[in-house]
Amino acid sequence: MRQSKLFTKTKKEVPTDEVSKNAELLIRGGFIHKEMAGVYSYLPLGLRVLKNIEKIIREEMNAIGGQEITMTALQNPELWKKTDRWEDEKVDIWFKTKLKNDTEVGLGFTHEEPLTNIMKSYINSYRDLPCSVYQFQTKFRNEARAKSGIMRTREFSMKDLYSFSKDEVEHNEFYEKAKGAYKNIFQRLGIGHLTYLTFASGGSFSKFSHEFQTVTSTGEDTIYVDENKNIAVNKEVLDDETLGKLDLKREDLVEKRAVEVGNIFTLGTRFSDALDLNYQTENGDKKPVFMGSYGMGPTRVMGTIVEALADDKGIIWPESVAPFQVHLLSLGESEDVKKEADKVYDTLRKNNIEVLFDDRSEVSPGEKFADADLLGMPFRIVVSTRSMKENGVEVKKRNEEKGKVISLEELLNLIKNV
RNA sequence: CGGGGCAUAGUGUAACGGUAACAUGCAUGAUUCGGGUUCAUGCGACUCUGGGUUCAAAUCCCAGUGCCCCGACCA
Repeated sequence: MRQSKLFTKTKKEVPTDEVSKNAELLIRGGFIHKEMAGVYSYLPLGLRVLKNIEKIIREEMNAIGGQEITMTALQNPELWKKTDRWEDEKVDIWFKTKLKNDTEVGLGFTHEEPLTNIMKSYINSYRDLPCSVYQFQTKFRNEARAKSGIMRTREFSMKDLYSFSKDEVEHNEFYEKAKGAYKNIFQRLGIGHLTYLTFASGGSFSKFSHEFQTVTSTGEDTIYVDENKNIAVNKEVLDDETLGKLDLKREDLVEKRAVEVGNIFTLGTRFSDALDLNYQTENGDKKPVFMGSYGMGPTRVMGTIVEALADDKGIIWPESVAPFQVHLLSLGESEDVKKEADKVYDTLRKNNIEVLFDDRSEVSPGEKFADADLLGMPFRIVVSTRSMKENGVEVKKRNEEKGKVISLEELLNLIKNV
């Protein structure tokens, strides 16, 4: 992609109506556009990041047998009345609207009800179990207070997977697999070292759930981390009984601020009972399906990565999610340099390396460097009279201070081997 | 949902109750080319909305709306 053609532009000034680091950097870099409080559009660079995050999540969900579908945002109240989650007194974050004929519909904030209902058409026998189904979908939550840029919004993308098992034993097997998949995901997203499996409240479903909490100073949650055991406990369930059960000692715990980037729940038969999702056992008995739910928001993950990894110059994208692997800068107006930069651009693309090419003329080197730091691609490559004198291109990683000049072949090897 | 703050060119900020300014951005022309280079000229605002006070309101008062922050909530 030639930066001269990219319709978004970077901004020097920080938006006054955003304080959070993720919103500031993502807006200044032109990754997102704010429509209103808690509602953001994703522009070309931002969408690329989001797609990369989704891809990783999708691969890991598929790896544990998840089957992808897409459900509707519009929700039929009848289903939600059966589980007692329609009334505003029970769920205060509904967005509700009406059809022309005055029938009420809701905008989904989660999808246990519709999916459980769908599965009634397909799960009849123990032979149909276990199975798991997921989607990426826009969720709507009428939050009393949206905050922290894209971390807590009213409209956001979420991957939600639901598991269906014969009983708790079978469920627990899948639950452990899902836990492993989540760990893989955060590892691949470049925030694994900051993300802790965290014991948290199970809400109305069960005693505990597991959250994945990424440590950042701006996090909403307070967690207590046992750094040796690599697990944490959410403040909301921190008491002696819990610690005893988890075999943790208070003096081993360190308090940290963190962002909840994933949450996995044992639902049990709460939804299958209410909506009549049953199956027949080998000997013909009828039993409710045992369920679990597994959420993760790509948009929130994106914000978390920015919050956790950025420095004072801008964003630092991990290679796995960066909109482009390489930011190629052409410095100066010399025709030789321009020609050489074009050649490097073509070579990189021929080798299937995604590259943002800052081919803008009449933009000073300083401005290009500043933009490269702000936009945060993993590799910055400079073509200039200086680099040409040394018969190569200058390469610098975003998190390194100094670059070095290497040949084009060396560069290709370097990038391909990451 | 409780509390606090803010609202002025695209963006960031100024302006005693008296013709709305500066920076940035954008346009044009020079200049420069390894860390947001320098200069000239120009474009760009019913000062959030509605009321009120006043000869006169961006400025004072009231109401509304929007945005940010703290807290509560967070299936």
